Amino acid sequence: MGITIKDIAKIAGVSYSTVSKALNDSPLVKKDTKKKIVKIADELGYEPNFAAQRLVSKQTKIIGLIWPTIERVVLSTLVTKINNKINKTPYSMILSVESTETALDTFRKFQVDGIILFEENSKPSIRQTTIPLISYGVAKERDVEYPIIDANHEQAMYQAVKHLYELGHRDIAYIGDLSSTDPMQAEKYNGFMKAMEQYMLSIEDINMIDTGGLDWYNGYAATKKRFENPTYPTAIVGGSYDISSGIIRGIKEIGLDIPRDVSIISYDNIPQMANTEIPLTCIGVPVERLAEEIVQSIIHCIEEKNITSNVKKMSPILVERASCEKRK
Amino acid sequence: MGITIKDIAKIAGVSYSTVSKALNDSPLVKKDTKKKIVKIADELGYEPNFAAQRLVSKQTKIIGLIWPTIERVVLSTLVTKINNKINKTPYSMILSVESTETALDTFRKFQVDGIILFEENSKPSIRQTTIPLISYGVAKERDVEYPIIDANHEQAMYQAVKHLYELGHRDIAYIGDLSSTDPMQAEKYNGFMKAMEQYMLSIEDINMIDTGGLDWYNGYAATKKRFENPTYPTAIVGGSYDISSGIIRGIKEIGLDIPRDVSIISYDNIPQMANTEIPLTCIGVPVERLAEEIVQSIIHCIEEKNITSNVKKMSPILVERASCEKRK
DNA sequence: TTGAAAGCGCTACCAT
DNA sequence: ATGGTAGCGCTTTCAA
Repeated sequence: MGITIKDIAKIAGVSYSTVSKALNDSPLVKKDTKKKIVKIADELGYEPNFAAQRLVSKQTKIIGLIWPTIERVVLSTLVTKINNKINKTPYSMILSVESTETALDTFRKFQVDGIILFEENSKPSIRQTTIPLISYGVAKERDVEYPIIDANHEQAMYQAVKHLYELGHRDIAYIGDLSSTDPMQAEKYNGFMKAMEQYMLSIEDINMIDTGGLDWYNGYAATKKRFENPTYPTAIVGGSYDISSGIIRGIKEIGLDIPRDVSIISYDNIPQMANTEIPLTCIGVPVERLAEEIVQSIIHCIEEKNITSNVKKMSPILVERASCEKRK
Repeated sequence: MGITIKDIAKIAGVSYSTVSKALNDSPLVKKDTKKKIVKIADELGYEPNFAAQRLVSKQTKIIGLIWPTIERVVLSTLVTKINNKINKTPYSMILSVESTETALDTFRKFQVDGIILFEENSKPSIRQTTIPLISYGVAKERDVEYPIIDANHEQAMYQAVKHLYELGHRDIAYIGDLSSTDPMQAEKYNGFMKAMEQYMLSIEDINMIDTGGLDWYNGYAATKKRFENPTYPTAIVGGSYDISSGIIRGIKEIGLDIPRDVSIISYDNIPQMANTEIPLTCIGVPVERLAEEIVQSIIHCIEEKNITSNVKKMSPILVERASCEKRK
């Protein structure tokens, strides 16, 4: 094992409790003593024993993030941002890519101070955990066990349709994943439908396009197929970043111009949206904001022990780029 | 805090050291006593205090994986496989997506028993860590600090070229990322060049195609550009899974048939290769094997304290699928 | 301002 | 086969 406070105490000629205080910057230690002790600790390359610290303090200052599947760009970006935010606090983050149940076990063992859960598909029954937990996922009525951070998909779709409507578009299609059991996807197209109704725009089945998946290629293939029919919409709402990048590909290959022939607005709001072939106009909660909210929220839960189960619907923001324009 | 062994001891009417032994399945405890104690522990929902355990045992049974960038499919797959393998041992895995330096600090703090490092770009100077560490990356001569698991890229490229040669192909192009500072990419095209020489195939600049990146789209764009020139190669070696899926896309859109007009063999060897538009013939170390080797290797380092710095070059395997055929 | 000592929950050794 | 007990390295009273 390495250096302990006792080693330092011996060298400094003080008691080890004084060393402990000094190293924790306690005001109970004289400046000079403190300085001397810190210097010695540095020289010796002292590293506090984490296990010992937490054994007595009951705190790990660690937040666990459960991410059952490593996949979409949007989520990778979110993980990275969350990590960055956490590093600006006294906490650190660790990640588990295991199934929710297994990950919860691991984190319980670690005694992390708090858990962030990315929900995919199913809503796991959280066995009574004393560990504060918040979830990034879709809020359903029955959710009362823990706080949920959700994006306001309905509002997002309303704004998307509104934007297109105001640009003069009337034939609007939705291309997204309607197949999955992921409730987030369902929320999006429900929101889209509702918005279309509000604007009295009728929607034909042929313009409700199911990609059957969330990869760029799904969006690409669905688009090509749709545009085999020469009567095409003047605007498209894409269900996600990946899907929309496939849509762009598809439309360009058909020989149509974006945005002259077809306008596209995509769900999701990440910086990468600016780097697609045609910079994408998009609607969604900025990842930056999402990360901010998630981190603040979990730390609040940890520190206030205030595990009120509530739902926070985050407001989307529209970012205009090159993929949308007035209908000609 | 929760239940401790002392609580259990009180209820069971034994000393807490007996409880400790019983819970650790020591042969020094009578069967009946053991059974009784375990039962009580279960009923109480006892969970051992990890911090206390490691404080005394000096072991965490945790392996940390450092993965500075979340990106390519191949790596996601590898992480998942490694995680699965580790879960079959007494160890668990945690992941850090921070920079190597920061991640090392975190893991030091956690006192993980071992570290797996995915190297990207630079080779960080590992400040003297007493923690066993192995790396998945490219072996260079000067590497002597820690064991490295590497794929034998040269051999892979040799086999790829050989396979194509034997199918009658003479005009072979390489499409891969030649731009990055990632030494793994460099190894691949060097290997390709060398193999071409050995088969006395001359390679023209126009057939050494730089995608300028590792995304599918880079492969796609590079392919389209190359095939603007009607004199095209009869076979292509793709530099990675993602790139090759882009190549397929590109070629199909030009209206050529795979493998009738152009054969493709891709680097990397993951199950997803079977699911591309045209199932890809590929060459590479199977992820499964890679994961196996990495996990075995780190556990060996941990348990034998045998931190000999060596390099293991893993042998690639060729898997034939639909994307390659005899030159017509 | 400093030191002594209790104790966090557990393992492992020695004694019984 | 079981119990007693010394620590692991640290924080945190309480006393000096």
